[in-house]
Amino acid sequence: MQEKKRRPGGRSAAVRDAVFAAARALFVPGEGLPTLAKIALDANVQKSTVYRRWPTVEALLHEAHADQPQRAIPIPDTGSLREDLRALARSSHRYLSSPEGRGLRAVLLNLPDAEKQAYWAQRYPKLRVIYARAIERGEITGDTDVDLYLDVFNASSYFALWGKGELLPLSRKYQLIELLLRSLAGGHKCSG
Amino acid sequence: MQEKKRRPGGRSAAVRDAVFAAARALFVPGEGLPTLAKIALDANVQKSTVYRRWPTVEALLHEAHADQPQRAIPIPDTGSLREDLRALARSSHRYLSSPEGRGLRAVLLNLPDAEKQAYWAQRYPKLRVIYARAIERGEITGDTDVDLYLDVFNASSYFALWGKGELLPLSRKYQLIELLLRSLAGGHKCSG
DNA sequence: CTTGCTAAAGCAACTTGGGTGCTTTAAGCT
DNA sequence: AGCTTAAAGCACCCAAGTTGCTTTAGCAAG
Repeated sequence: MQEKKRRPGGRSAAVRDAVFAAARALFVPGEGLPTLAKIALDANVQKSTVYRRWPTVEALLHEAHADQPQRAIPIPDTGSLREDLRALARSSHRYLSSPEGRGLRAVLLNLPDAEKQAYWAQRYPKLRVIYARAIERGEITGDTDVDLYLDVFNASSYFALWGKGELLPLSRKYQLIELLLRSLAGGHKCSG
Repeated sequence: MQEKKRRPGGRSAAVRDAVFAAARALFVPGEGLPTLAKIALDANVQKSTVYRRWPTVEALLHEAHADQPQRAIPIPDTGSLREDLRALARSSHRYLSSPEGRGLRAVLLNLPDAEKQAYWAQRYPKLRVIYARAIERGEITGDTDVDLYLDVFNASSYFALWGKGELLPLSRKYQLIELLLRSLAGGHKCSG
């Protein structure tokens, strides 16, 4: 039982790049995804070629985006959990407001479950660092359920967009941070 | 400038009911929305009729669902905020697991922004009662930002579904409730 | 570097599902 | 009962994804 031989180089690679470039160029976050036909046309490629290589336009856009050297949302390190979270809120807010950010989140929504989970699986470890540092500094206890706090933060941002159709105001995110900090403080300063 | 005369009775009403029934029957939360053509066929109605009355299949399903005497998620009243929230978590968890619940949330996601906001606008006042009672009982302070806490709760449930493609386990919801309660307690029991 | 195998691209249809112009039916009023 | 016209029916179109078959060229082996 031997592997099928792939042919990733030469023409295939050229097609890949052309399609990614066309997809990125055509994607306008404002409304709706570009059609397969339009992408194929702009890339000077047959639509069947695009169709057979990527299961859906969403998946294609996701890959096209991932292919770019992505300027990730930076993980802040200010020396204080509150300020780290506030900095993160600002940059993620800016990102979600930007065209490409609006793009990514629209694409993320329509991705198959497996790819969604993969996305967060690579994102969460980076975010955990913020709390890990706070634990090192002794700001919060070591047994803090970090992912729960990360969930709350992400969930609120994305739920506003997807569920309510509005961008969560930065001021609201700050309030959310205070809520989280109260909870973290409540864990060991108060009873239990 | 007089109003156009509507004709909601007779045939129109019959069509409406037939289409709603067909839409509900055809909708299987598992995967994808039923097509306009299929709904029209099952309702013994022309697709153009369906098309001209409802802007999208999502909107139709939403209306069809709303048309049903909906067994709303009950608002618990146990005498304690923690138990109220836990009861709410259980019923909402049961609802989101059920076929019709999975249906509603899939439809909700694809609704135009205005309708999303309308949905939550009618839902939030009901949920606020839980916190209002807690305030009356003196469990939490009157200046609590109730909607912030409601947001966190809803956001976490829906974000898990939409953003990560998984149903948030009930145990996780319980942990979330404890987080919220710590935060509420931290607000006035501790410093500030 | 030539040759052979075949993955991957090209091409040209088909299919499905939404959308639209025009016709026909019947709701609601007098 | 008769009239007006909203709303349903019908037939057709068009866009976009999908598929069968042909052609090109990547990549080893000789």
